[in-house]
Amino acid sequence: MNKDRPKYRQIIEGAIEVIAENGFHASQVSKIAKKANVADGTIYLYFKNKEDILISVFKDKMGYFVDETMNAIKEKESASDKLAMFIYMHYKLLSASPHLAIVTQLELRQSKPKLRHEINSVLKAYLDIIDLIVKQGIEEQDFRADINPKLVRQMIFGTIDESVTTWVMKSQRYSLIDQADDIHQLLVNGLFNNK
Amino acid sequence: MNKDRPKYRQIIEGAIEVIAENGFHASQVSKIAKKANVADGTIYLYFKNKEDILISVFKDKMGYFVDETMNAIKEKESASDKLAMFIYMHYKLLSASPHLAIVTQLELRQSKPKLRHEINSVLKAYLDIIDLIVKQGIEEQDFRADINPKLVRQMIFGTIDESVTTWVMKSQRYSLIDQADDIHQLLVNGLFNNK
Amino acid sequence: MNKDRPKYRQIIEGAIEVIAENGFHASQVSKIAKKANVADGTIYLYFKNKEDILISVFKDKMGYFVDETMNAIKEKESASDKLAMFIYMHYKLLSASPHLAIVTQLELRQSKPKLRHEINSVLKAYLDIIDLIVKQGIEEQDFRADINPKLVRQMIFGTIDESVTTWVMKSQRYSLIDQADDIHQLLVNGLFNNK
Amino acid sequence: MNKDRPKYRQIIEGAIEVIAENGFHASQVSKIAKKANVADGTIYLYFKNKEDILISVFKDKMGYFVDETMNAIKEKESASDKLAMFIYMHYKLLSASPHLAIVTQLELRQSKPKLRHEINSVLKAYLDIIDLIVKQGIEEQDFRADINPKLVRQMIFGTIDESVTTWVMKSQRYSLIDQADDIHQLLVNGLFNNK
DNA sequence: GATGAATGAGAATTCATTCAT
DNA sequence: TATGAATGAATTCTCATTCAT
Repeated sequence: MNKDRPKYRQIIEGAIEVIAENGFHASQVSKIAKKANVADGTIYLYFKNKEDILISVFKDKMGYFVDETMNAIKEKESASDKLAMFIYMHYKLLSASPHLAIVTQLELRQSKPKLRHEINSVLKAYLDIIDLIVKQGIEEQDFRADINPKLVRQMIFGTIDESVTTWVMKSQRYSLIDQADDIHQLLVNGLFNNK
Repeated sequence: MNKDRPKYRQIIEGAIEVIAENGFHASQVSKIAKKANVADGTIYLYFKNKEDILISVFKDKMGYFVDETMNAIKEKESASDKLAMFIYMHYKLLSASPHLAIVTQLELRQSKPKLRHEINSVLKAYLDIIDLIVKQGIEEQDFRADINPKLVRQMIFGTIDESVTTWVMKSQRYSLIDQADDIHQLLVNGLFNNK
Repeated sequence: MNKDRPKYRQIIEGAIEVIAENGFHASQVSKIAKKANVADGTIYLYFKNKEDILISVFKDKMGYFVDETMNAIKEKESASDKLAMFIYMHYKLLSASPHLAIVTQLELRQSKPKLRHEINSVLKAYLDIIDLIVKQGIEEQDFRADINPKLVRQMIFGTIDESVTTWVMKSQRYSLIDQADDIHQLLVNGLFNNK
Repeated sequence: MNKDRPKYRQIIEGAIEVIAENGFHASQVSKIAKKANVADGTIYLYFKNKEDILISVFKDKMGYFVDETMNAIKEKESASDKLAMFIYMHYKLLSASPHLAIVTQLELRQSKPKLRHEINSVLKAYLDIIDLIVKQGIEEQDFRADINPKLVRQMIFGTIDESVTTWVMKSQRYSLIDQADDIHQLLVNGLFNNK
């Protein structure tokens, strides 16, 4: 139960690696236990069941993502600058953990309702950051007010998420961070050519 | 193997319904067979294995999507108008088949590498339409040329896809089609407020 | 489902043997399947779960016991003669199936409430035969009327059952049938010496 | 190992309660430890293993039963009176401990050979009391001599045991002690009506 | 082509027991 | 003595797939 116990962290990190390499369904609990250097049964002292491992991995990392991102955008003034930083941080954090990127872009897309529901509620805090940025942009009249902010959020997250998925599917063979500026440009200025 | 045989269609349509209702993993072959009014073994006269059913559903429907969409945008002149039509058709076709929408947005997000690969190659023809529109837009200098067209494609598809997923997750309780214009607006003009 | 299918009988008879030899808890389903010459999964086409095998064995054999016993006592006139025949048949039927005797005297004494409840309801039909005999005895004034017939039934069944258990625990090394007369004598005349 | 230590008694009494409520198989060692207010590991300072707890409970209580019963029948002269007292004591002692009754009638009917063997050897001392009474009865020519005393013992114990089991299965909803006289009557005089 | 009874591989989870503190 | 965190062995059942009819 105590999340600071070393075994808890061993299991979380072991699980990320094993799941990234094998996929969630092919990641037997015994395989995760072995990678984490604990006994199979020990897993169940810290996690309710196998799905709970996946969700806990996501919660754990998402908490870190939210903290890091909030810190980073705090130093930016305008909504546009904050959005640029948000994109940069998202790419940076996932680039730093190739295994984790695989887990978030592929393994977490579970279709099991209960699981999906829990994943979404963890994701909520992260999406809230986008909402915050959009809200500021509209209030300061930098961003357009004539469109439902939820749709704006969907465009921002959908775009970033799709770009990361593409990168993972292409075996992370190019730099994601290098795309940050272009993606930001596209989002704020749109497709149209304004010579 | 003849795909026009009635049993082939029975199985495809039965599978969409069963998978949408139960999820792919909980959709036993026997359940699909029962819904399709065929014997379990008959499934294997038309499909290689269970995954092949899922892929065949997607291929079947994607072929229809590509045809319908190509037809629809053919009548539009400019890239922007074609994009608007593309978004409209995407929303329209998925709105018309709630079960299919569940399958494409949730069940097809399978993490099994082989399956994912096949799904992507089916999706390719559909993404090619976006690429075509983007290419035309750039050539006619309507769309900006300073950004990698692949990133533009990712923004367009990522945005549309995320908006459909949100709609499915919200139990399809609002009109997707009504959002088409705003999404198009956002994509071509961006977030910035151009008073 | 069809109880006349040969595989159903193979499993029932295989189960009796395996359970008698190993005890119910040590009788893995795979062991039963092997003895019955069917695949593990086939068991589950005929039985809900492992416990259902045990109950089905008992139901199957009890049905046979009830039929045989009813037939046998039908030919006797008096309650006392019927009781003598009941005891004789009980001993005879169990003597004929040493494995089954082990199962009924030891393995069926399960403490799991749901299981015990089902076992009791199967036993009911058999105990009803005793009740019938007692009722006739009292009506014809052969048996005493001053004592609750339920207690009489408990004495009769308790005595027979204990004698069979003792015989099983002594590895069935002596003849149970040879005791039938003495047990009958004891039950009808009691302990007291009537010189 | 000192059996008078408070923790030993805490565990024995805790075990009776937990086993009666959950059944032996569903009575995890940790559950017994918690009820007894000791640590899981402490159990193993007093008992060899989980089965040893069950046997120790039975030994502990059986010793008490034997002592109490021997004391009680000592004051009776005739074998018949002693038998009546034996029955009365058996019912009285079990009526006083509903939890214990559940354990003796249901949970101790374990089919595991080693366990069953140990349980029987503990029961031996108690059955010896019946043998003693029967022997006296025969010697004093109160009881019939024409029947194997072992069968007599089986009738007596089988009858009493079955009556207690019935009572436990009926959730102990009626008075067992009230049946003592009738059961004694039945055993000594038999079923036959002697007007 | 069509059937559906039979197959058998595969994995999460529990819990009695140990042992370092 | 007493603790309780850690261990790891052990087994039912599901369900995709086959193949004799």
